[in-house]
Amino acid sequence: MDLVTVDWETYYDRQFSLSKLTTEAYVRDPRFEEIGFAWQINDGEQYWVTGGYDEIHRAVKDLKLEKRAVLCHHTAFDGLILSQRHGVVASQYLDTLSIARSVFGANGGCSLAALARRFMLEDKGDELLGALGKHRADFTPHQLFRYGEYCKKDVRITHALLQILRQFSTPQELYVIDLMLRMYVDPVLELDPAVLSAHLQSVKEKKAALLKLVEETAGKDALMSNDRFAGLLVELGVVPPMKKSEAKSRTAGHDVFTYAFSKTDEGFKALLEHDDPRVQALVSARVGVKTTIEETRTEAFIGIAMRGALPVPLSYYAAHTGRAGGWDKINMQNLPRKGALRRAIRAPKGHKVVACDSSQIEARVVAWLAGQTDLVEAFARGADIYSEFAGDVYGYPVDRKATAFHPDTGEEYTPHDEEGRVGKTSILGLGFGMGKDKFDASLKKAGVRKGLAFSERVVDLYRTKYAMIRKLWKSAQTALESVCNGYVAEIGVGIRLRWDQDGIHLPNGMLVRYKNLRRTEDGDYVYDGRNGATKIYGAKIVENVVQALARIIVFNQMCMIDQKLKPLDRTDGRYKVVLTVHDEVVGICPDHFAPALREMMVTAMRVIPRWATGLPITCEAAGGESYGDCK
DNA sequence: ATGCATCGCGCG
DNA sequence: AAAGCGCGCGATGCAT
Repeated sequence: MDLVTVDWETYYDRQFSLSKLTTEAYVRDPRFEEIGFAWQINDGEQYWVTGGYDEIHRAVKDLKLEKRAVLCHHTAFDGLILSQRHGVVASQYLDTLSIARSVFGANGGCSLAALARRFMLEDKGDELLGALGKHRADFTPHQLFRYGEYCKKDVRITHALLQILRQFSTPQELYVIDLMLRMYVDPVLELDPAVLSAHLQSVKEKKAALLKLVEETAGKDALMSNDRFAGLLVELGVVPPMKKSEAKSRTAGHDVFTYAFSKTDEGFKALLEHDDPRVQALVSARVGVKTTIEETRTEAFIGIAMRGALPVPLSYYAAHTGRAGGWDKINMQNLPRKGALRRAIRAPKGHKVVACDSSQIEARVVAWLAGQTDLVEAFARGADIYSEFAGDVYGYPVDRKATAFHPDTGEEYTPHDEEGRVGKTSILGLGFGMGKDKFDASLKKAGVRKGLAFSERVVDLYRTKYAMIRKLWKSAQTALESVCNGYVAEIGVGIRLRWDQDGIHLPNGMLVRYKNLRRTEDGDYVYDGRNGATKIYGAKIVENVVQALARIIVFNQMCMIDQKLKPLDRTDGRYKVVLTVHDEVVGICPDHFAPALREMMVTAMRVIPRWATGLPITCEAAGGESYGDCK
């Protein structure tokens, strides 16, 4: 297939720019204007096209991208222009930015200029600086020519860069990049403006009601600011609860305390039951009014809903484990499970959304990787692991799903509700070295308060019962020390992964990289992570590797699903993978195909990679009109 | 005004 | 010696 490298130059000014607007809003804005674009086919020469919309559109159409692959640096941008401004969807998308992120890290100097320097390609130059606020008509012919030369150079650099970078990637990963880009540049999910505006109104009303309750004592600003809110508490005779700030203490070199005003702080929550009702009202108002994320998100969604379908922004290899992240001011991976936002994400008319998620994949992978055979077998036979572990904790058989009827009221209830929560929290959390304090906190979050002694006992039990998992942490720690001393090590039982100076070699040919891995004076091991020196140790390495392996499995399955849907797409509607959220794949299809898609996704997501023989995985699927229906 | 660090919180 | 991890966003507080 021919590869067409392209680069667009577009109008921008102080207000209308990619730093002020999301890429989606910028490309769809009425002010959007193309200055021109440059292209080259395969190794051929570069050409620059400038002119009015019709001329540019004709040149775009002539490229026949439907049958060709497109390459850019940050293809999400140029690809969105192609689809939203010219109605062109390419056969395949490649992206040097995406590949670079998997090699150098999400913020490791992945701009075209930085990469050109790193690989000693042409100097990118800075012609663009003179373009601020200039429409195409404002350029002299000579300036437009220079602009074209600059744009052609970018195309040349991008094409050269691909030849270098593709050695660091694999065909399978290029498929993942293509798929993620298509989620953005060929959007099909719709946002329901009615659901969103009703939601926005109800959120605003709830806040107004809370503010009304405290209008005597506090305005909105006083509730938002930590200092002012503390002042309000003091006025009511309450000592503001404090807690140690870990980050600030670290930089200061001594303990630094901050206000414990979050809705999860125990001391703060206690004030909700304070004797003085004014204190209660103040605290509940603060909790309800403080966050605006629901409003701002809803407003952002309404904005998109007005402009068109939802381009799903996923950034490839955002985590050093290979997981995706969000971008374009939207994180589709942390939408609240309940609520209007998911309900507002809808399949187009005549279509259904189907979501399939891999069940407890990380707990399964860690058991398999560690060679914890009893746990692997239990997963394989479909046992209720949460109940089984809870049975060991409590000393009697547990069935967390069993129901009974209350002898007096006749009401149905689950007698082993607490036991079930303890089992679930243990299995999902304790595989990666969690200690008793954090475990106790996560039990509380799950609605179980049994005290620290209980938590300590459960942690100990987990580590004794699943001794091979603990052993894996230990061997990862040993491997870490070896690699730091310049040796090569191996990690894992289910699969043995080589760890050398480049990083941990994953079975798909990619790496978990620990940049500048070193031992500190205090004997800790650190590497240069996204936020500076980051501590690393056995259990954390295991977590990283398990996350990376789970990601490979799910993404491979996602590609398999995509391959099956591709030939069907646009036959009698859209058949498409539209979203992934770590262990979940979401697709859409015409109504009539929904049961078949469900079946097909479930089959695909039970496929075990060749390198993972014996890994017991399974999944669950659900579908409906909206993403919110998929549960 | 703008950038950065920090915290809190949503998801997995 | 002990340590769940991985993201991105919005808001505040502070520095430039």
